[in-house]
Amino acid sequence: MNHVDRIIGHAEQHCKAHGTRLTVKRKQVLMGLIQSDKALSAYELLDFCNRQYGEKMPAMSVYRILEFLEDEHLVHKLSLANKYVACAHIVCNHAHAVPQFLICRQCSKVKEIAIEPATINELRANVSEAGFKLISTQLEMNCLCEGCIEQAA
Amino acid sequence: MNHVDRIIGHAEQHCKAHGTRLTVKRKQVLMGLIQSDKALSAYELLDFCNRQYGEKMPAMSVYRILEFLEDEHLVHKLSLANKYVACAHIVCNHAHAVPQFLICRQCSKVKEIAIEPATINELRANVSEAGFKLISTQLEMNCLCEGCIEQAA
DNA sequence: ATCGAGATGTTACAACATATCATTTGTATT
DNA sequence: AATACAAATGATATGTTGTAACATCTCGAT
Repeated sequence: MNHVDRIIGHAEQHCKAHGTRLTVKRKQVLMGLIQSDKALSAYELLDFCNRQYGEKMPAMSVYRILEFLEDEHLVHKLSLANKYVACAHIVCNHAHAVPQFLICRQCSKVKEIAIEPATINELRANVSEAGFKLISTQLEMNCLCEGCIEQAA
Repeated sequence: MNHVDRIIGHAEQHCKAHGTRLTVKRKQVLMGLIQSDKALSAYELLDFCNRQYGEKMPAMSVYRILEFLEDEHLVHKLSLANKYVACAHIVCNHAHAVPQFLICRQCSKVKEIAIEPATINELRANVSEAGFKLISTQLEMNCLCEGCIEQAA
């Protein structure tokens, strides 16, 4: 049983536990994201799936399925890049802190990390001083990944 | 001379100093953003300008002009909200640190702040540990503004 | 006055996203 | 197994956001 299958297995369990179903199409879309191992736009993902599985899924379905997967916390939408990425923690069974996303602007690889709570609190304090209130600590940051840093050097 | 006019005056100086021109149309678009006092989508801004100045500017022009204004650092694009906002520092003549943006998800008001350098450095360190490199500390954060916090309470 | 660069207009279209209604599928009940 | 209902998907249309390409206009320098 390979890595992808293990993740899909977990996703299936997760859905079952939530009274939802990871249907064939949903599985295909999620697998597309996992296999790509980077963030994809909805239409990139659509093309990938259609090539990979020899189907002709309509765009509508991909959007619907992405919405479902987001609701199940199996996929994250990255507004900064306008792309979607598989959650990095599907195989973990424990709860995670609110994640932050490092997005490689070169190749769309994404790393999901947990910023130090102390740092988050400093941020929150800075925001608070400005009279605003942070409603999400799910930060997205424009970065370069290891591979693309080397390439640039 | 009112507030808006003062800002526009500064913007004009700024452009002159950079060998560019703040034309009538560009002025209209910038004034639209300043008057709105919040982030607007390109098409919202287009509508605003067309109503305000009785014109029929094509969408293309707004995008072109926004690009120009961004290049001149008179306008910021907020990817998180897919909207544009006037720079808060047009009237200042001194240089500013890379700004961070607090975006009210309720009303699109935006506050441009400077996060503590120490906090930024912690963030950068966190990113670095993950093997990535921050290429912009221009963070965008989903918030509620003062007005909308009260309203919600 | 004329010329050229830069700005704007026009048209077409690509990319991203949602609304709505029809059809199919999967599951629970009989 | 037949039925019937809910959930999922298909199909179509349309709305929103953004760009490409080429034509025209305008301002400023000569």
